[in-house]
This record gives sequence, C-alpha cells and structure tokens, in this order.
Amino acid sequence: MLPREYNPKDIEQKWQKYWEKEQIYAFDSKSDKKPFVIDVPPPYASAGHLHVGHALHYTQFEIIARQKRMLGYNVHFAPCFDDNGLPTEKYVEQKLGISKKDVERSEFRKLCKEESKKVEGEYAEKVFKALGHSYDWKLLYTTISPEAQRISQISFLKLLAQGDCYRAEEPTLWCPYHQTALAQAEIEDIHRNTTLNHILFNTEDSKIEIATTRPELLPACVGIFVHPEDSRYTKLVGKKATVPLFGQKVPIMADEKVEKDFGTGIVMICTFGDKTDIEWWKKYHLPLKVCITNEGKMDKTTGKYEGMTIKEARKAVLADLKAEELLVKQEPLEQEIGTCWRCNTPIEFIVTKQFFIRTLAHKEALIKQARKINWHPDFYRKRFEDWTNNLSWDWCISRQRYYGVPIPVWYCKKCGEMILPDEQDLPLDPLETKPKTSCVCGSTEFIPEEDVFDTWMTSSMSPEIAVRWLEKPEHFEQLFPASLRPQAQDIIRTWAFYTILKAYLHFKSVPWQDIALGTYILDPKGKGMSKSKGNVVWADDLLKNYDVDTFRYWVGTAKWGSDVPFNEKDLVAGRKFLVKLWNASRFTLSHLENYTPKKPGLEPIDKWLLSKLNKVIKQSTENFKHYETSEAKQAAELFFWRDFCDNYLEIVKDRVYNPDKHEEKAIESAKYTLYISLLTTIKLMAPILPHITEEIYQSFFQQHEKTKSIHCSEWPEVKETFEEEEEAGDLLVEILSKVRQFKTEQKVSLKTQIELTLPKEQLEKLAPVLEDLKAVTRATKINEGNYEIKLQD
RNA sequence: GGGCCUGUAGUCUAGUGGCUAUGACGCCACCUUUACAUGGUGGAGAUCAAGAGUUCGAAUCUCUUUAGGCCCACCA
Repeated sequence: MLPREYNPKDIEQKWQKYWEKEQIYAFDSKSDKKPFVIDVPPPYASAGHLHVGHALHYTQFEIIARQKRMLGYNVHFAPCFDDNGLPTEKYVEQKLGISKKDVERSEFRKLCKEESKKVEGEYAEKVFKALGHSYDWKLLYTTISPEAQRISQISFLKLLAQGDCYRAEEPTLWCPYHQTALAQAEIEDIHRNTTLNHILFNTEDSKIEIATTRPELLPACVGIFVHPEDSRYTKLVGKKATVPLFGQKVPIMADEKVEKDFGTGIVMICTFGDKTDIEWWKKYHLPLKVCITNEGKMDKTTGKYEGMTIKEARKAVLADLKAEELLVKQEPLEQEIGTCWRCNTPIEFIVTKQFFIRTLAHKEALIKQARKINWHPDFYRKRFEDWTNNLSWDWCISRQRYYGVPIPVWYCKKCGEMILPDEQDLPLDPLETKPKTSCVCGSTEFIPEEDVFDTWMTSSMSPEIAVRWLEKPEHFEQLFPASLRPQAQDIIRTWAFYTILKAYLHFKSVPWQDIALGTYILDPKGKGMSKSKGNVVWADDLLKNYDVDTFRYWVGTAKWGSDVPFNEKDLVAGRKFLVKLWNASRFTLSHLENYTPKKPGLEPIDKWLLSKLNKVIKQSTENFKHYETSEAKQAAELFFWRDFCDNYLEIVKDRVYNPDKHEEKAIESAKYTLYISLLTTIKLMAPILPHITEEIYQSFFQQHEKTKSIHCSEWPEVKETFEEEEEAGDLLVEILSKVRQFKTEQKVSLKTQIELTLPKEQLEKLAPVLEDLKAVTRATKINEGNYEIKLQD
C-alpha cells in the first residue's frame, strides 16, 4: 500500500534503477511487433549543461516513445550525440586554451574525442537518465563514431559516382573568422547600420559618382553598371572608367538589374561584394581580381593596404579618397547582411575549390518528397517549400576545419587526378592512409585532401545511422524509412532539408513517415532564450527544486509546433496534480485490499463512470496519434479530477464505507469500477508521468496485471459506452452540484443532511441512480414535486 | 518586398459554425468532510485585437485594418 507522504525523489531513483536493470525499454530486433522508429536529434554534447528548452524538446518526443511502446510497437529509440564539427572544435579550443593551429591534426582530433566523451557521459546521466528518458542505451551512436563516419564517406562516394556530387572552383560563401566555406543554410541575416559612400570615378571625358558601402573593394573593381533605360547614363555605356586610388580601367555596361533609384543609379562590380557581382561576373565574363585573403585581410595586390582587416582598410581607403576630394557624400544606410550563423562575422565570397552536392537540380523532386511526409503541424511544410524554392547555391559540403569527418580523397601529385578509396576501406583519413593503387598516369605520389565534411553531411544520414544501414542491412530493410522525426523548427532548412535530400538521392525514398516540430521555449517576456541575452533557465537548476514528473507534467501541457513562454509558476499545477493523484490512489487502493479483479454485473452509476472513461480513452488515443500531447493529457486529467475524484469517489464512499447497507454484487461492481478507472487513469498518464504511475502500478496492480512495468503494459482499449446511464449520472452530478451550491450559500458543512424535492420527469430519469443520489447529497428523503432543497431541522 | 503563425478574464490557455465561452495560476467567501488544507465547495472577473461581410446563427469562415512573433528575399 502507498505511504501517506508522496516522496518523489525516492520513487524516481527506485524506478529508474529498476527500468535499467530490467531492460524495460530495450528494442527487440527479433520481435514480430510492428516497429516504430524515432529519428532522434543528436544533441551537441559540447553545450556543457542543458537549457530548459532542450529538456522540454527531448522530453516531448520521449513521451511519444512511451505511448507507442504501450500501444504495442517495437520502439526503436536510440540515444545519440553530435560530436563532430565546429562547436566541438571551438569548445575544445576554449576549454583547453589552445588553437587548432598549434597542434597536429591527429592530436587535436584526439583531444576533441576525449572531451566529447566526457561531456556525453555527464549529459547522459545528468540529463537524459535524470529526466527518466526511455532510451535503449545499447543503440547509442555518435556522429564521430567509425560507423557514422563510414556512412558519411560512403554517401559521398556514391553521390560522386552518380553525379550528384562534384568539385568546383567557384566563388563560395566564406566565413573569415572560422576560415572555412559555408553552405547557404549556415548564413544568418543580421540588420545593421552602415554608410553609403559616394565616390567619384573618372571616365574618358567626364566624372561619374558611384555609391558603395564597400569602398575597400575598389582594388577588386572589374566593371561598372547602369540601367539600360536610364537616360542620365546611356551615353556612358561602352566607355571605360578609371578606379580611383587603384587606377585600373574598367568597362561601363548596362544591365536591367540595376535599380535606377538606389544611390546614384550606378553600381560598381567587384570580385566579390555580393551575389549580384557573381552573377554579372559570370554573365559578362569579367576578369577575376581578388583583394581579400581567406583570413579576411587585404592581400598583396592592394599595395599599402596589404595586411589590413576589411574594417581597417575601409577606413583607410575612405580617408585617402577624402584627401583627394573623391569622396563627395556619405549617407547612413540600413541593411541586412549575411553573416556566419555561429560568429555573426559578415560573410565574404571567396573563390576556392570545394565539393558540392546538387540541390538546385532537385528542387521540384524534393518538394514532392516533402509532400509525402506528414508534417505536424502542417504549415511548416510551407516553410520547407519556400526555402527549397529560394535556394540559389548547391550544398557546399567541404569545410576547411580540423575536426569532422575527413573527405576521403587524394589527388595525384603529377596529373592532378582525383583518387578515391574502396568502400570497404572506409572510414579513413587520407592524411593518415595512402591509396592502395597508383594513379592512372602511373604516379605513386599523392596529395591528401585536408578538408572535412560539413557536419550536416553526417547528421543528414541520422535515420540510416540509427538503424545501422551498413552493419545490419536486414535491419535497415525493416526499419527504414523511420516512423518519426521530431525536431526543432529552426533547423528545417538544414537537418530536415538535408535528410530529405539524402534519402531521395540514395533511396528515392522519404526518410520518415512523420515529421513533428517541437515546442520552442521563450523567456517569461516572450523573448527567445539565449546565453548572450542572459535569460536562459537551466534544466539541471530547475530539477533541484522540482521533481521530474512535475517537470514532465509541464512538458505535457506544451503544444507541438508552437512557442511557449517559460513561467516557473506553471510548475505548481503539476505538483498539485501529482499530490492529488497520489491521494486518490491511496484512497482507492485502501478499499481494494485483497481484491482480485473479475468483471461483475455493473451498477448504473458505475456504468456512468466507465462510459465516460471509455470516451476519454478514445480521445486520448486519437490525440496521441496526432502528437497532441497536451490535449490527451487534458482529457485524462479532467476525467480524473472532475468525474473520478470530485464526483465518483464521493458517490462510491457509501458503498465502501457502509458495506452492510448494500448487496454483495453492488460492492463488487464498485470495486471493479475503482480498479479499472484508476488503472486506466495511470496508464493514460504513464507516458507523461512515468515515475508516479509506476509506483502506483507496482504497489498494487502489478500482481494482477503481471507485466513487469506499467511502461510495457497495454495501452487502454475503448470498450462499450452506456448512453442511458451516462444521462442519469450526468443529471445526478448536476443535482449534486446544486445541492453543494445550496449548502455553501447556507454556510453549512457539505455533510449536513437535507430533504430534496424533485420534479417527476427528473425522478424518472434518476430512478437507476436514486439511492446513490440520496447517499451522496445526504438527503434523508427525496420527494416528488416542485424542485426544492431544504435543510433538515 | 514576399510568405507563415499568433492576438480569448490580471497572467497563461482550451475551443475552427450552434446551449448561459474551457481549464489553470492569482483573487474573494464558506467548509476541521473518515484520500487529499500542497484540500474541498461556491463566487467575482472576457464588448473572444478592431471593422465589414457570409449565415437563421460567428471566438470559429471570408476580406480589410492593427499589434506581436517567425522564415525568406533585397542588400551598389
């Protein structure tokens, strides 16, 4: 039997240990049950400790895993970590106070692996296990593991072979801070105030005024454009202009893309200031004149400006222009510029050799694929489609970084030919391994590729990695596509996009049947939480003050796909519910001692409750199916609190406290109803509140139900409903409520005896439950006549 | 500039055509009642952002306006 005090900490620890020992959540690869595969988001283990938003997100779909398991699915729920890539690299550099440049690549990679492992261990214990998450830890994978690297590299080789991956020397999005190429998805626009500078250029016979925000790019100026119908300037077209300070002569051309009304209506094109520069550079076959290095500094072609940063050079160039009276006007300008999403450094366009995966050629196909997937909520599909339609670059997958999956390629020193390894030799690092054969030209000297993959190259294969595509092909056949991808909405353009792309390119398949976008947390004022704003609430701090089920109750109220502000007081409701569940269970179970469940003939009022219960089961089941966790929870909660506690328990007290007054079969009926309704309630709440429901289950139900945990018991099934009894019961409750109101107004105890007079048609309807009404309202007698409640003298 | 989401009591929230608009926190009053005072019962509190339209009937559907949020584009 349950103790009087509800002690969450003891209960949590006891059952978490038990679940682990008994392997309650193990995926059974030999089972013939239908699989349900969840494509879990691998968290960055470098984050140190966990943001309440992550805890919310990870718990939100963990609830789904539990419910599916109870529904009878063989749930494949693999924990994972993303420990490959920039964040880890930067974390290690910061934590150990080193720079990747001071250390050998292999040494640096080793340090990264060691640090990741430490953090992951902590994470697993302090976060996932503490929150009662039901992973099968035997399925753990990390994105830097040999298996994941192998999948990443094989994916690359296959795409290269089928022509969907290529290497090209192109102007590429470049982060001067991280000194690497980036993909379009890694660019974040920020708003900033800048200056528009009007600069004088000489033409053959006149002066023209050009407005630019990037005067430091003058040395890279290769042309000047005006609008073809701009009467002010048409006479200039075909002539040459001289770039101030640097002296190169550049052609003046016309293009419709020029905005006549912006600035002076004359644009200079530099290699490269923005995307239009690239477009025109290609369209008009202009020369390439680079002036910025990979580090974001002025290069040796810029003379006295060499070595200056972009900012310094801008200042210096402007000062020199001013001195020569070539700077005629400066005006403030607001603009949005593309920056690196991790460091917010403005991106540059730098010509480098990179590997790309084709996306532009597959836009339509990808949108079609996305339409085969169920999006929860559906409007996020639109965001995917918009993103896909607006793509203007293929996916650049090579990064000039140290820590990541190496690109498995060598180049022949003699003829430059690309040499690829055999699939069976993967994973490998070309810096550490040599090709097995000589080049077609006969040379045996090779230059290894030093770049690594974009981390999304690996993460985009998470459904394949999770079910061990290459290690267990038979597994893969059965478990791919996955059932569900839960993820955050801010990475639709990366994780969701690339995963859909890869599944399409490799298997002409969707990667999953469903994608569900989780809840996005905001601070109490409705602003996004971030470390830089200092408004982050940490999950481990919260768990010091609240028990896990209380936290999970709050998670259960959050609606998928929408934002929720975090207010600590919302946790109070959860605590109250748990105490209520505890006490109602104590009461119920105290009357079921030595009871063995057996379906008896049911009393009408018991049919009333069971009928309502069946409707709740139906609703909750439906809700869970559509990832409407909060609705499912609310349905169960309302039933429990209102129908079961407030009304039914009060009604049933007469039978359990005064058995002598009642027939044996009425008492059997009551006990059966108590048994079923409490068991069903805790089952409906089990996915959300795994600890308290397990405690209640184990303290009594387990001996009759046999399954070793509530979490592998069967999800309740909808049985019959009883419309007539429901009506009678509802009327009883209505009258009970009026009686309570009457007693409150009279300022008497609810125990006070009364005399009740009810109209004939109500009495007829109430006939099956009249004795229950009499007992619960403490009516000494019930008369027929005009409605009246009277205090007993 | 384009697209998407949201606007319901002091606060958060349910409700996508139909009884006096849901629930929680907070507030007020009463109730020592044998599960629970971390409780129970009852109450006050909302012109459902504004306007127009469709309809017998609108928080709910349509349009316009407005406020907030998000995504994308432009970015000389």
